[in-house]
Amino acid sequence: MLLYRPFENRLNTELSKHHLYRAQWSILYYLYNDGSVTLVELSHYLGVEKPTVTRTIAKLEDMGYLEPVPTKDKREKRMQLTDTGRKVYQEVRVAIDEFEQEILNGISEEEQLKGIRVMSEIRKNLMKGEL
Amino acid sequence: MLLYRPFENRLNTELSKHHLYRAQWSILYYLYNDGSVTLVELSHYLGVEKPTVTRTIAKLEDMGYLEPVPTKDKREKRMQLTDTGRKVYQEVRVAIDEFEQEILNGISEEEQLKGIRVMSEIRKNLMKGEL
DNA sequence: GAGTAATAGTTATCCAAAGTAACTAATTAT
DNA sequence: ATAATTAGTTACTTTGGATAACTATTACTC
Repeated sequence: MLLYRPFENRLNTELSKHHLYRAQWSILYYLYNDGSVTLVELSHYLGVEKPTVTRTIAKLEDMGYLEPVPTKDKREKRMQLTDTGRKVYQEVRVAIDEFEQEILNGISEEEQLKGIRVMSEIRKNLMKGEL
Repeated sequence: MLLYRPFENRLNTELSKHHLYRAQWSILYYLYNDGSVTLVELSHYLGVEKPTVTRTIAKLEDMGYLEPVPTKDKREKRMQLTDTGRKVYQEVRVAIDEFEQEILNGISEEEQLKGIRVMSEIRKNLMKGEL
């Protein structure tokens, strides 16, 4: 909570240099690491309603960063990164990595790992209450 | 990032039971622990611009949770919790405490402390880049 | 002490990013 | 074959952020 706003602010300024918004970035991130997703999968992953995903996806598609993958089930819209999308992701990734290094400054490797473990434990607990 | 949304969603549902929004809660929280603040102080603490604070404060004042404290400097608007505001804070606090206990389930006291330390270290690093 | 700087807050306006409700089209289950 | 479910969209609302331009007050400077 107390951590959130300053983090968000910094992330936003990093992203805005590349003309990206946070919601867009989170989708590029997921797609880069997981190949392709349907909107419903994204909405679960992001913890956000479907119309929210529809809108962000549409914008990313317009920008030429995403393209649909044909599927059997004609209801679903499965999306993947275009070459441009992948390139943009990689560029932004560099900036984000630097930024993350900066905010972890002075925290030992061991503590970082512990921190990550705690976070993912919290995440698990949060997920339990959802389904 | 990945932690944020599910946390936010849970927090929002807890708060909405008490007809509060996140931005409002963060101000009640700060005021309960720090007595009284000016809008500028709040805007620094929250990492948010002044007009944003003006709006939220105005709403909380309307709701009868906040009241102005007279000051020498006639420019500033220093605010504190009303009795109602304090009562509401305490009620909501109980719900938030339970929620926090729940998401920390299975994480040892020692790890929790380590986690908090890491967070506050990150926060310090984030603050450095601001001023 | 007059005049300029800076500071605190407000108003107006914009926009991102979430939500809900109601819908269509496609698929599954009965 | 029909009903129920699922994926996604459309239309609309709201929160909560940002900027720009402003007023009122206080602090600084010569």
